[in-house]
Amino acid sequence: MSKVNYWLMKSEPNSYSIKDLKRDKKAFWDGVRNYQARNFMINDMKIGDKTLFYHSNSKPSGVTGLAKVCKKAEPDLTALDKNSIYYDPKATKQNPRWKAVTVEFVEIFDKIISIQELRHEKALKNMSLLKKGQRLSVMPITKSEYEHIVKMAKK
DNA sequence: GCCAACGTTGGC
DNA sequence: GCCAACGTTGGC
Repeated sequence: MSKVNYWLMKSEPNSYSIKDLKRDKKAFWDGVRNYQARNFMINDMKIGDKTLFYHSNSKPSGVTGLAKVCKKAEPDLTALDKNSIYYDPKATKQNPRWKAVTVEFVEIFDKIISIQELRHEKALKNMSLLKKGQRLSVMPITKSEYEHIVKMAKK
């Protein structure tokens, strides 16, 4: 068993929230249309990897719970669907262009750890989430960042 | 709703 | 392969 990787995955709660994931138990992480984020999912995410669930464009934005990867990346067929908001005219059946992992609900925090609180933590000051201009919707984090945020949630 | 930052597209 | 124009993200 190789080492667990740690991630942060963003979602806008009005499109898919941690509560939706709790209800659904599992979710195919479709709709990612950024190559860097996609490549993390294809190349680096493995079953059992742990991820923070982050609400973006929210009040407040922040980490709201935990999930884990339960299925490796598979073609994201919403790219082929003309009626989907994720439709990509360059995607084909032979080359769907986009792939996504499936994540499984782990827990929902009692409180949201807001981005302001994250910014206040010295231990997190190198976190890529907090860097200026950072827009990736799927990004790697370190084990210690992950554990630090989990600890904040349990306080 | 604004807008800075960044990614993508496409003409050349 | 450059780069201007355009689109998107996401905090504020």
